[in-house]
Amino acid sequence: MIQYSCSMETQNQLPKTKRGQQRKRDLLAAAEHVFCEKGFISASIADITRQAGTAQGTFYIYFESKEQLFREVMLELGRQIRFNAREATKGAKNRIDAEVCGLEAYLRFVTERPSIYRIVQQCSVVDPETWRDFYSAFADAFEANLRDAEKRGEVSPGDAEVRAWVMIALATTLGEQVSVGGKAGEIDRMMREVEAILRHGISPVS
Amino acid sequence: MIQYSCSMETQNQLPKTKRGQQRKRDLLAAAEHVFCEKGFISASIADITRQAGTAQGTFYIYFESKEQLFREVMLELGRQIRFNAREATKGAKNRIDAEVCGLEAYLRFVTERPSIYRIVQQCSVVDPETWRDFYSAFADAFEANLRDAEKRGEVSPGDAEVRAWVMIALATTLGEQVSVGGKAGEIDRMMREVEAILRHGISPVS
DNA sequence: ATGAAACATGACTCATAGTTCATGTATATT
DNA sequence: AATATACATGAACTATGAGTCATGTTTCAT
Repeated sequence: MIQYSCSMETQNQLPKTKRGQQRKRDLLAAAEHVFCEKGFISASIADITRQAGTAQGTFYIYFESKEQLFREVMLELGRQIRFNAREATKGAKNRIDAEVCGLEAYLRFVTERPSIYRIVQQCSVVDPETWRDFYSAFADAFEANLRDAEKRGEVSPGDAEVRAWVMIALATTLGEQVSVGGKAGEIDRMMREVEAILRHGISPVS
Repeated sequence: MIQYSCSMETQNQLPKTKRGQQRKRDLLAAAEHVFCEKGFISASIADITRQAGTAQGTFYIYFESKEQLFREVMLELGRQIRFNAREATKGAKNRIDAEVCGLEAYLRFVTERPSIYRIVQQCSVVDPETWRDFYSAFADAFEANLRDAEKRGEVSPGDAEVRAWVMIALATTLGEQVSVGGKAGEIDRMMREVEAILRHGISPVS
């Protein structure tokens, strides 16, 4: 189960007592579980509070609505995915290595915790605005990295923005295959082929 | 607006009078519109019948539930996307050309009719089973095409299944950008870069 | 033309689930 | 210890919308 941080990144005020903070974390963790199991649509507040072991009314002490709850869960997942990627690409020697490592790390991450993928997948439908923010956070990072790498000669000259979309495309679709498509055992195979495509596509020595 | 065919591909019995067939087509077209505008979750049967110009009860003459309606809309969209792709790739000289043409045609198609993308996007959340069917229909076709092309030497040896996922990844993510991400004007740019990546990645002469 | 089957209607029923609230308990500060 | 604030409760309220049905109207084969 995720360790929720009751973050202060958002304007959502942190509960003022230890107990309150724990309750909010409980509710976020329960929400992740229930959203994953039943999907946002058929997940009810009652399901979530039952899973969290609280009364229904308690929910509204911490969240304004089911949508806001979803938003906070997404923020937390984004944070975790970024952290995971940062760790995984720390030792990479160049951009292509970093992209390959990062993608593989993401695939392993969503394999271990399929709920991450399931919830992210629901976001574009449940809350398009949050989805745009989530998406552009990643797209911007990919693009900046690729642009820098281009300057350093680590990738061939090209359209960094489109390349960023391609990287997101791979993460999204392959993430789906490994997390909910039953292809968790084939990450190595995927990465072999993806690396081949990437290398011969964007490496400076073609 | 889509021309719905009230198809017989499914077991859903065709209405027996001309009027009935027209009504069902009206409801399917209205559903496409409303699902796109409001999303499956907040689209009500009342919204759909209002848009179609019928009474609420009429809905249940033709569909068992909102979910079944969605399924039929998806079947129709799948048919149309396949038809569009088939037409677009008719004149292609080899597989890489065909993939490039097919992808570009898809992007232009969803640009003209963003509701297609929006509804497909909702499918994995609304009806995972239909999504699997929809997805594998495309994945299988891509894979078979790539395998044949490999035999004919039109693409380098490689993992056709993973390559198929990559093609779907591109269609999905770029489709999102052009249909709901406001990047409709940049299809040429996208295709230039994607073609470059594909060519140097899977063309036999690297 | 006529009767039977198909279709159309929209007010109504009913279940679900989001949200509120009055009352009670824990926490923390003095 | 006392007081204020924060938190917890769950029954009750309410809105929404899915699905039904009794009563009509249209279609179409004979």
